[in-house]
Amino acid sequence: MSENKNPGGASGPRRRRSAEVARKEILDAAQRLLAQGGPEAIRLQEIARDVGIAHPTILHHFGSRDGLIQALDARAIHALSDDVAAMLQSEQAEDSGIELLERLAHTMDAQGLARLIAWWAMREPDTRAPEGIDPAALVRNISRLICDQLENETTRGAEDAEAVSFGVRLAVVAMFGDALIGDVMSPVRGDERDAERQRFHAWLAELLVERITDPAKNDP
Amino acid sequence: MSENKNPGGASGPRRRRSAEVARKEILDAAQRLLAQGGPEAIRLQEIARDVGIAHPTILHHFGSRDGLIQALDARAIHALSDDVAAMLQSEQAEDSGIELLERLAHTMDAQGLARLIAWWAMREPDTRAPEGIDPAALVRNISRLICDQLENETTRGAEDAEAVSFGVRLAVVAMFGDALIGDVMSPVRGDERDAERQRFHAWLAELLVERITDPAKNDP
DNA sequence: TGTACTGCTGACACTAATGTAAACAGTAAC
DNA sequence: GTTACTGTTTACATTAGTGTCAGCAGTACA
Repeated sequence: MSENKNPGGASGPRRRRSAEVARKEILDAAQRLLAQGGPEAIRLQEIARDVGIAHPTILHHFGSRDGLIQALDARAIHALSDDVAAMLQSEQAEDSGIELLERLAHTMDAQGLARLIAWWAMREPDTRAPEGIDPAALVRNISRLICDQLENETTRGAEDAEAVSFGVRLAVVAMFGDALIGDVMSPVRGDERDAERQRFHAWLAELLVERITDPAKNDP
Repeated sequence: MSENKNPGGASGPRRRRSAEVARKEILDAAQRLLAQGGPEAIRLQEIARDVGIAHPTILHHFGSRDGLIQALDARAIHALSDDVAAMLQSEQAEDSGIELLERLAHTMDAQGLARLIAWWAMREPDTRAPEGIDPAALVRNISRLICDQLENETTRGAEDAEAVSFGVRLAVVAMFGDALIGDVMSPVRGDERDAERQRFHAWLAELLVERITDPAKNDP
């Protein structure tokens, strides 16, 4: 990234991408900048410099800064949804709770997806869904998918449905929060931190599997 | 709030506050705006309009926009720290886990503290601690305080220290995430949502108390 | 009542970021 | 090659947001 030698617009030999590739490169750069420097780092000029193009090119592809942000949101939501869908398909045994949680954590961590979602949640009140997508409904559907999946696996009664829903909600909310402020919450510094985080995830996965697969615990 | 009749600066009878009160009113407005409209809503002009003053007054009290933000961070960290400290002092029985979690959730929710912390976490890489405070160390100390407290209460061995630490981390991280994206994750709409959230917190509290106060479960 | 202190304001300078328009330049089709 | 299409750029307009400065105006204290 950023091995271009023409800062502030590319004035050398002009590289021409397909619209699809251009959009992807721009979105990647924007997401990277958001992950690195926070919301205020998403500026057309900086994104353009990172990609190696002039900033009006971004406006050409996305119409406006707001259009870029909506596209960013839409892509993040689709990525999350696809990831969870793939997760559900490759799911069979009950002890795969650790893998499920680990993959969820990775999705949140990778590419700064958690930060993108957090930023989206912050702007929530006055932001509308991008092009016919209702993110809230989508996330709810994902939750419901997982709930159904778990219900089929363990053939439990309807009175435990909320407990299962709570388990899913805890997993998502905790991995989301951990991706954002996990580093600060960890008492460990340096190299050992990754290992500790993984132990934390394993601990939580065990906790969840134990609680969800043992219905007796849900109504003491 | 905002019942002033002089938009764009106060051109009527000039109200004079003490420096302390002025700072508080400005910080309150800034935090409220952050909670409502996200990071990009924190603009000097808008904050000034909300308080009913002219925007240079903010610069007079905080030096710069960055100074205002640092003061905002510092206040949030102190609020969180004070809250947890008070929580620890009023702590005696082990079944108070629900109250503890509920208060933690309230602290995160109220005044949009979770959003402020999330915003801070996003800017983390290039932001320094405000006036001699290391937020990371402070949060770590809070965690350690809670761990010590719990250890004294239940007189457990050192091998369970990490499990306790994980429990605390899960509580904080989950309540933080829940404050940010809990509404989206909840399948319930409308009035029933608050009740469902409270049930979720109770469910999690029970889960944590059970796991932490029963050392046998930590090493299966 | 006058004097000092300081919170506060209006007007302005400056910078930076978004957005616009017209023209340039790859690329493929004919 | 010539043409059409469209990704891309340079130059400019516009706006908005931060910061500066000199002076105004509460308030307390003598």
